[in-house]
Amino acid sequence: MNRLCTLTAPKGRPREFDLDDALAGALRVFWRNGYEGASMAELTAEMKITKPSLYAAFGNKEALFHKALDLYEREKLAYMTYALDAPTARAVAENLLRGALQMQSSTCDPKGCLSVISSVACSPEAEPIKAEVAKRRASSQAALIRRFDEAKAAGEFPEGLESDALMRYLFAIMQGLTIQSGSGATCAELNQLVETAMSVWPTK
Amino acid sequence: MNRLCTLTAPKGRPREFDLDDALAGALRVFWRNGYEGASMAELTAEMKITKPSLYAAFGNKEALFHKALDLYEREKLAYMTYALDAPTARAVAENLLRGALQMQSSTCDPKGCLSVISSVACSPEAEPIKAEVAKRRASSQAALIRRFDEAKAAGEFPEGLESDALMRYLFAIMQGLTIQSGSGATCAELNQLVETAMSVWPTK
DNA sequence: GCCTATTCATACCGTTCGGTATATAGTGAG
DNA sequence: CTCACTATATACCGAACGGTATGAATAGGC
Repeated sequence: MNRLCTLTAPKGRPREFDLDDALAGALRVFWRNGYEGASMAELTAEMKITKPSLYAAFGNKEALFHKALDLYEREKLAYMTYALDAPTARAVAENLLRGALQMQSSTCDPKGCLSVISSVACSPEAEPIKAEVAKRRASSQAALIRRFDEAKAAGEFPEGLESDALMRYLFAIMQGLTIQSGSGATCAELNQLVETAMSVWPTK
Repeated sequence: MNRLCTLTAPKGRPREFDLDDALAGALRVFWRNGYEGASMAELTAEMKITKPSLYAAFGNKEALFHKALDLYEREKLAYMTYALDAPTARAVAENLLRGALQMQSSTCDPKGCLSVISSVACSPEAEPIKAEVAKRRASSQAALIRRFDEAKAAGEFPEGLESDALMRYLFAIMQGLTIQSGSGATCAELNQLVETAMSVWPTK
């Protein structure tokens, strides 16, 4: 039933575009305009394919967004995973802040955070998008809490400071960073924000 | 030329709805859905007027948004002005954070920040909206920088900390707070965020 | 060559978008 | 009452929305 060798050419006319290239184009559009702000016309233009090709290859707009979000997390949010490997909570925070800063400093990618852009403003019919983004964010937050729990157990935290509180605080700064980046802040200003956040980072 | 007494009834058929009530309804819709996510159908439904009445009274969708934004800043962001009267930079920051927290704790208003919601995600044709929000935010930020300059001159700041850096940092936390509020954080969690931010607030 | 399967390009679907023409209803001025 | 003026309600506008039917084009299997 299942095809064992997927390298053999499938039966019909071969697809004339590259799936990954097209998905990268879709990601750019969603990133620039958010889920609802991205129109099929702009998507197909940037993906350099026609609408029927898009629907055949990706399903529909929502399914395309999910795949673009997968790509985004895999390629652009990878630093979030690596950041957790740092030896101290402070180093984890610095990795996260500098990772976010570096991403917002890219000259070829859109500004702001795809997740925030696509979930912060949505009309009623885009609630599923908001829910999906919230679900993924929750798993990132849970991972950071677990890492901070380790740090707390290692005696890194001042008294009274809880892991979830610190996670929430750090996420807020990162979210603010992406907001400010999206509304025209310069790299120098964002760097200033990171430096300030690190300069006040709690020590025991 | 100009009518000196505006209290006399104007000539034609009197308007059957209250301008302020209608505008308050529009604000609710823009606040829930953002500028682009708010449709004329939802606006007229919430404002309890018909489309021609809306256009006669407010101009068009963009002009209506501007008036709603005025109302929002006047009624919901008033705490930002009062906050600057506090005696120290730390008290200013606490006023701002607690003001934002209190606003997000309202059970009758939508969650999140209208300005962020309406400017963070917009398709190309909504760029003027983004620019207008950016302009207003810049004036708020300038006011906070001036206030922090006073505090710095009064010797409240640790060495090397600049007013604009601290402003940017504080705004980031407030923006993160509204993002988290809009994506389902509880009042307790937001309060935890404020407490954490205040607990790390820089002292000399 | 022929059949089947898949992609491609065009043209189109019904719905919703922001915005308006038109005709009627309600007011003050004369 | 009539006129001038404004607000109302209905019905409509062209454009853009997300999504698809259709037929030609291109491949493998026989």
